[in-house]
Amino acid sequence: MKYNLPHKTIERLSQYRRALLICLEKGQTHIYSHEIARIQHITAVQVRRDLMLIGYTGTLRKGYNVKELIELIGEIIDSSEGINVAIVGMGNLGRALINYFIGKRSHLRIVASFDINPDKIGNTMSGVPCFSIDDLPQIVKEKNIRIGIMTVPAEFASQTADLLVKSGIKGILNYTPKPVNVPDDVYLEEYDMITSLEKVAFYVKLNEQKIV
Amino acid sequence: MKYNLPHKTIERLSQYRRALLICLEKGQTHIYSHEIARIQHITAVQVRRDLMLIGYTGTLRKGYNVKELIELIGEIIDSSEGINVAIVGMGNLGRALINYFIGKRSHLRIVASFDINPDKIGNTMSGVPCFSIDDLPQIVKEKNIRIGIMTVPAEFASQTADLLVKSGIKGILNYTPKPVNVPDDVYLEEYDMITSLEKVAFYVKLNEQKIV
DNA sequence: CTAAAAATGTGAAAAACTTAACACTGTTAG
DNA sequence: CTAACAGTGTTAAGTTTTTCACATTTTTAG
Ligand SMILES: NC(=O)c1ccc[n+]([C@@H]2O[C@H](COP(=O)([O-])OP(=O)(O)OC[C@H]3O[C@@H](n4cnc5c(N)ncnc54)[C@H](O)[C@@H]3O)[C@@H](O)[C@H]2O)c1
Ligand SMILES: NC(=O)c1ccc[n+]([C@@H]2O[C@H](COP(=O)([O-])OP(=O)(O)OC[C@H]3O[C@@H](n4cnc5c(N)ncnc54)[C@H](O)[C@@H]3O)[C@@H](O)[C@H]2O)c1
Repeated sequence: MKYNLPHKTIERLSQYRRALLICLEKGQTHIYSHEIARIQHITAVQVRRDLMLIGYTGTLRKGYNVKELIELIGEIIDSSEGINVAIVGMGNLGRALINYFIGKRSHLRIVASFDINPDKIGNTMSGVPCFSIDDLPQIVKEKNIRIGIMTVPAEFASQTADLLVKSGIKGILNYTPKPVNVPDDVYLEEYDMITSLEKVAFYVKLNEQKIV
Repeated sequence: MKYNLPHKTIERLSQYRRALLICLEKGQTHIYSHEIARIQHITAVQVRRDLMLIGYTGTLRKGYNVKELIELIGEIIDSSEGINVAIVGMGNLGRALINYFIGKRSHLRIVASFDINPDKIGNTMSGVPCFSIDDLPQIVKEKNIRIGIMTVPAEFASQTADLLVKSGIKGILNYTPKPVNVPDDVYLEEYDMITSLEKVAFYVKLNEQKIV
């Protein structure tokens, strides 16, 4: 990787692509920085800066070529061979996630799910087979799974993370509200919806106080 | 509000509280900055700085009083009367969210859900009644709902956001992958799981390249 | 009683990130 | 033909956020 991109830029590139894919579908061939900016609620300068960082140059007065930009973003943030992903915990959230992800991004392949409940093991959802959590280490190796998404109950968070790490996984996306610990060579991302909701609530309160 | 807290600090305070509640349950009365830091994968200085910003002082050599700190964080980020919340779109994700939120934070009350599907309207889930989307404006007023969580299909994102805004809502948490536009006085938070997953994938790839 | 250790609190420096300002260049209207 | 316009690309400045470094305080050990 020749670039040393800011973390925030990585997130925004993913978001730009999401917006660009919609534009492409609509048949739009070019887009201005300020159009992207408005969709993402940021400034046009920010967009141009990010594109500068990845070395993309638009056409003066015409903006950026949607197709080209989608491809370039792909070259930068995706890995060329794609990456295999597993979901652990096929409850409400796990099922919702599979439904949502499936078919959305070709380089992110959800190839397995895991559960402890015998009723779920053996089922297939949106083409993703559900295995016993006991078989996780083996299947992770067999299928070359490198990322695990955790949607197990909070009390099983740590042990699930440990199991994933021990099985050789290199990235974890933790949706349980329980932070977990992983070695330095495993990339960890955690997200709790309550934090988002509390943040919204805080700023709603703040806005109200400003008006008063 | 006397404090002018950084955005990031607000997020972390919510996370600190989540961790502190677990400690409280376990019967732990005091906690050091470095303990909080380790749970949250940040530095102890960062924790102390945040607590400094909210004016909390711990006991030297004993750390912070768990109960006191939970209360202070509540005073700062919660609104004293609590806040009413609605979920729009009772599909997989909407149902998962209700199950998860319910009873977790007393100041965030999910008091209604909305859908367009007649099969769902009239049902109650975890004590939350589901109304027709057509009744949204009225119910928002009746129940004094100030935050809306959007979990409708992406193609209905904009119109749902417009409806919420027109009905007088002051904060939106958008879980559809389609960014929406709202007036300045409405606080908007958007989250797309694909961005998180792509970020994990990017850093997994990066780590692998470093090793090579 | 004193020194070492282990914690907090914070001013100042550093790093990360965003915005301003403007040079540059095709495009369009007159 | 030319001036105004509307975009891009980028340097520099500004802002926000994090980290460093260390003074301070309590506890513990000798
Ligand atoms: N539901 C949400 O919207 C939401 C939001 C944020 C976070 N979360 C968190 O995500 C997690 C899952 O939420 P949910 O609503 O899907 O819960 P759920 O109870 O519906 O699903 C949990 C699933 O995990 C399985 N499971 C239990 N122990 C396991 C183990 N040791 N190994 C593998 N699988 C195991 C269960 O059989 C079940 O299928 C919880 O930690 C929850 O707090 C949920
Ligand atoms: N499932 C996920 O994990 C996931 C993750 C991220 C984002 N999302 C997004 O969240 C949204 C919901 O996902 P889902 O899996 O729950 O989908 P879903 O299809 O299961 O649920 C959508 C629900 O919205 C209702 N609905 C449709 N139009 C409506 C309208 N105009 N007003 C009110 N309700 C309406 C439907 O009747 C249905 O109950 C989608 O936009 C999806 O892309 C889902």
